Amino acid sequence: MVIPSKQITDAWISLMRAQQVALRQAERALRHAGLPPYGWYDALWELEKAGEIGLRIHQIERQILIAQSNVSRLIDRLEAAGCVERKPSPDDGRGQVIFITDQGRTTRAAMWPIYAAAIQEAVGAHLTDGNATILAGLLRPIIENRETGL
Amino acid sequence: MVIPSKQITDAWISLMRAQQVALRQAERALRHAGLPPYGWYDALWELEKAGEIGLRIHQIERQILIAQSNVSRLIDRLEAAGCVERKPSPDDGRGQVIFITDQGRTTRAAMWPIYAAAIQEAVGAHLTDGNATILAGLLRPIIENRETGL
DNA sequence: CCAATCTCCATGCGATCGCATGAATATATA
DNA sequence: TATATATTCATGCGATCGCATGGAGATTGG
Repeated sequence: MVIPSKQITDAWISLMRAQQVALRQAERALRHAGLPPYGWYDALWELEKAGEIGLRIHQIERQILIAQSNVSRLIDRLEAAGCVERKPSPDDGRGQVIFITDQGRTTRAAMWPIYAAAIQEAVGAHLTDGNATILAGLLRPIIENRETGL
Repeated sequence: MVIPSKQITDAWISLMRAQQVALRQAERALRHAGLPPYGWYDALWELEKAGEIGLRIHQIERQILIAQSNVSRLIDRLEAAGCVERKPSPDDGRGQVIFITDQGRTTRAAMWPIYAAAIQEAVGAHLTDGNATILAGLLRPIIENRETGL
């Protein structure tokens, strides 16, 4: 059995803690501004980038890396708020395509200043751009492990 | 208003994604082995390090960085499982001191092999020890921001 | 010593999570 | 073609989360 080194264990703990601290700061900032949570931004941004092509549920799942059932319900909430539209997929009778609406674009745009400030405060204030690039580079293989992992 | 640079935003996203991917892998491994979740390990380990001195609820909160109400309920669960004991604090009538029990030590020890393997697979497999140290170093100020933050 | 304030902790509440499952359609295989 | 398998997505369920609140004991300042 392979035991992780002290360095790896420290990195693990740092990763767990840092994300929680940073995410909570951002969620709190959004909430205090009367805006929807982080997850909405994440999904809306992917949908906005996808444009008129839209995205399938499972594509969103792979993009933002949350469980399928949670994508389904996140889209429920976004739809109820008028931020997205579900349309049946022309190619696949099981599926559907999700499109962002004007309301969705407006909501995302309204979130951005608060969200951006929170990112800056939680992460940006502590990293040079160079170090941010290094950090992202070190984390990339951990993220991509999902593909191969299971 | 300060807008985060592209590099900072990328680092933010990487941090969010990497932690989620890694944590979910670990949670899944523990669950599949019929073991308690990550949070239990975290708390039990702090309590084991604290030894016979025990820890106050708010100390646990600061160590493992979860909200106070969640510490309270985590301790409820650990107590129900016989893993910890609550004793009234001799110094502070409001408070209590939490101690790990033999059962708690046994549980933590049973979790470690699975947890360790998950850390190794999720993080260790992708980082040299040197890079792990760099990663932890880059994340540290983000974690410590909690203190000063709010 | 009393009142105002603060700290410590538990709990109600609504929201979200992951898992397991199931229904419907698509795809592969015999 | 007929059947087995796989994919797509929604939903029930129990567990956990963050927030807001409140009670009880400490602490501080007059």
